[in-house]
Amino acid sequence: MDFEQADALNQAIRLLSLRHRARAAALLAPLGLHPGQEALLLELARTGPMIQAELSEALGCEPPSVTLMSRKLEAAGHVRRTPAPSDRRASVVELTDSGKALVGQIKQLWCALADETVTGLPAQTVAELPGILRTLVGNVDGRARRPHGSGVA
Amino acid sequence: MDFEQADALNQAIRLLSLRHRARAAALLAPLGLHPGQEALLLELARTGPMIQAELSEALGCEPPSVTLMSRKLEAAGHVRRTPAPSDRRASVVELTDSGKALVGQIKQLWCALADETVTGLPAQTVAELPGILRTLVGNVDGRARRPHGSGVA
DNA sequence: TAGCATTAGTTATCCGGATAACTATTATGC
DNA sequence: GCATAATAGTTATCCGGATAACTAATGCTA
Repeated sequence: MDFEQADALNQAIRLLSLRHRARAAALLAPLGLHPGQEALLLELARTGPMIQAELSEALGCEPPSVTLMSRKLEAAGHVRRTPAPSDRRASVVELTDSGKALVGQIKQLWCALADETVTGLPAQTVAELPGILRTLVGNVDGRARRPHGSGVA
Repeated sequence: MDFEQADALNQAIRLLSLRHRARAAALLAPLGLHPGQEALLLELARTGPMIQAELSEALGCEPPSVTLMSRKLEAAGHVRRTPAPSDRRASVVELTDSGKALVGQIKQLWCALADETVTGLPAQTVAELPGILRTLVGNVDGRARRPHGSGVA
């Protein structure tokens, strides 16, 4: 791929990151949430109580990030953290009633955000988009972890 | 759009942001750069010397971010900042020789990053992708700025 | 010319997320 | 049983990027 194309792609991804996050922040602010926190709440709503290591895996971010996220959500009253009975190292995170109530609102504006994000795209493209994006994620994620370093790094 | 689809999309965008940035960071680290800085250097290489307000516009980030980015790149010797002759408020940013040399390397690994990012996608999808992503950016960016607030915010 | 709005830039402070270094617990192998 | 490895979590510190509040210079308008 020549540089023009590569730059168009990389720059578009960078801008999408900034803008989509900024838009999510604007939508979540009225709920008292910062972007990132909604992902934790949604994951708990989807899967039920989880320990932080599982959350870290599910959210795709590192354990220290999960520690901070869950602690802030606990301080806000949306989440409860209790020691795991079977493993004294682990702590189970689960939604409180307040958190469950919030999830409903998050789901609404999550739909609104997705709708406005894909405005103007043909339905087929919209349908394919999540799969395409996940392919991209898998591509850059895989290379970052597998040690078959392609020479450049 | 129902929640499942919306979440698939939003989550994919969030993960792509994290992973693509992390991969970029890994590739840029050997050059002593942090992600974000390459965008400034590439923009200067493309357009020539610019004042920070122009850089802010071109990079799509806020003036305080540009101040920090350009100052760190100046400290690293890749960029020179001089007062604008015609406007004593403005400061012109331009590449040093060191910066110009770096741009060549950045372009190379920028191509490598784009190549690995789209691995496995059909050529047509790859060709359409930048345009699709720019549409997404325009959608979320526009709503954030235009005051015709669609009720949710 | 005087006054005010606009613009360029900086500083201080906030946020999420990352890594590195550490503690505490659990699992494994001898 | 005991030493060692692996795992769960926390703390401290770094980064980019954002907003708010501010200074300084410019432009506009009366």
